[in-house]
Amino acid sequence: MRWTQTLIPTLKEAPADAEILSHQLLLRAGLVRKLAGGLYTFLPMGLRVLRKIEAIVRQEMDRTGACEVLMPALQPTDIWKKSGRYEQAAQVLFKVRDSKQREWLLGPTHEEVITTLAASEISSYRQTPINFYQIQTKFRDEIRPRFGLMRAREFIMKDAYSFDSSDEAAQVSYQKMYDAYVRIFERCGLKAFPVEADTGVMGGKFSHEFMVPAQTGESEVAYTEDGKYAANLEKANSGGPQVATPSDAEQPLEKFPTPDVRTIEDLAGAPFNVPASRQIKTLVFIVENKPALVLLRGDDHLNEAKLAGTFGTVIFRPAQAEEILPLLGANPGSLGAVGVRSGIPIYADELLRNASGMTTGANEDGFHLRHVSVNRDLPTITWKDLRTVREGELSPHGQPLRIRRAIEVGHVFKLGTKYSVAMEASFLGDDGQRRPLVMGCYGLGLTRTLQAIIECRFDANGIIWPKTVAPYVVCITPLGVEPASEVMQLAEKLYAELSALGVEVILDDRNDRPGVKFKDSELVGFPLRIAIGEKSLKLGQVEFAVRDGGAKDAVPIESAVARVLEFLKA
RNA sequence: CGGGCCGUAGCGCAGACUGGUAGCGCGUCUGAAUGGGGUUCAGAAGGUCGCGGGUUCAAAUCCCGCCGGCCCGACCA
Repeated sequence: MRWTQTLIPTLKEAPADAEILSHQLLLRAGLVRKLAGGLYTFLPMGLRVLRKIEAIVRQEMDRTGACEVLMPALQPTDIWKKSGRYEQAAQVLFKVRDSKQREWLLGPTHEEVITTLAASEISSYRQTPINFYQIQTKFRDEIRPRFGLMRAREFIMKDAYSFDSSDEAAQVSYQKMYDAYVRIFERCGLKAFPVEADTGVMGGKFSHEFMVPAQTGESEVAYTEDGKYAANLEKANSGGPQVATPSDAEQPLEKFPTPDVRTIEDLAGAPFNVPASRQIKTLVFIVENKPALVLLRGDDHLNEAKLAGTFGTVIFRPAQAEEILPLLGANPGSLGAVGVRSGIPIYADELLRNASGMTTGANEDGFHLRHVSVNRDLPTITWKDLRTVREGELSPHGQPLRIRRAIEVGHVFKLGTKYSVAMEASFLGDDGQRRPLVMGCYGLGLTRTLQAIIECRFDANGIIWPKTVAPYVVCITPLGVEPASEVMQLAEKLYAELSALGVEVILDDRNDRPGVKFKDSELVGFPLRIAIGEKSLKLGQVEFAVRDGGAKDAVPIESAVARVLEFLKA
């Protein structure tokens, strides 16, 4: 490719709305342009990188024996109603109407479609195991698209769906995908690591996310230095907090005035001085239109993912003050579970089990209760792990937990039979019995992976692409472009020879200053630049500049091609 | 969904408080010089000041509404 024949609109300055570095570099290097919030056009360089990543993903998927299909992005709503996700996932669904006012949706994922296919086409255990994958555009009505391709309304994803005849067989399919993901991210130059994850709206038995460590990541991961434990913060549990919950001296329950106390902190401060760890935090939720109380220790943070698991639905929200007053008789700030009328389910975090000597709201504005004993004073409680772990706590295997931010680039789920039961996808086993297919699903964000690579590989001058995904591997930079000049003729000759050898090479034939061309080639991030100028030419040499590490080397003209091939192999 | 900030040339911004000829840098175009790190000089093009309404002799500027963008929040009772 000749630079003047393609479009590489580099920018000196980053657009103001690009927050994180990878987003700025995407725009500055001329890889993409924004059409609207969360919607991007891929320009030639960006598209080439995307295609490279796609090719790696395809190769690794094919290697596992998965077969490629392509499903419609536009989907009928009835299959989503059948699976229950028309309501469950309503927040992220893009719905459209046709001219007859019939409703459709733009698929955020394809479990419903593939399971419908399996229901009609897979009827015998002899057809399993089978794994379908596709590379497709997905649509999600994100409440807040941001960070460029990281959280977009429209994005490209590889999704795969395995169908097996038993749990054990499904486990094998799951492991194959897990292994393929490790290889894919490694080939993309990413240090991705798997962590235990919450299954969320997808449902299913368990899952792993593949995370790339990055300050700007939207996920938080709890892990131990010994590498034996890693989990999404939404999923992570620990051996308990550093401060134990009191369960000693039982004293009579006592109401005391607490005017102007509205928060845990207020009560922890003078004159009350009740440590947060001795308070019970009382939260009120509306779960599918019915109230529920959630109790946590005062110093703990609720984990919403765990709460969703407890409720068995994602359709819940914190109650409003106007809803709480008639329910409990007090406003937020003085709430508690002591004496709450039966009929309101109460969920409490495990840490409060057997707690006594606690303080909580009295359900009367301006009053709290002290010496609360959970066993003595509270009604029936459902105990669950509901708290978010904190840095420094011990992991389940006894090592200190650390927390870091990361970008989620892939997610593999063992789904079980959730969808096959709902969509009636069953098969006949070798014993003649009809059973639901056992499923797994495996997502990998291609566009997000692209940006994650940038987020992990850049320097002050721009992007540093690994050879495996670079838009072009070699950039030939003649420092003069007069067609008749020796410089340009050598550039053309090298360009032709390398192209003929199948090397992906771009010729910077712009009539620009050397500085401009050098800066641009580094900003876009080509792994190898070959500069040809009159000075080096006189010495019979060209200059090799390796983007990653910045090594420069004078190479004799006659061995240039061989050295490029060497570079490609290294 | 709630709160805050913002919308002026392709990009980054000033002008607004105190209404009166719409500016700067980068980029683009023309010409010249230069030619191994975003070079220099001369000239030029490019703006319904997000949209609609209002106040006013006069609105980028003040007021109202809408649209769009960004940030924070949407457990912290």
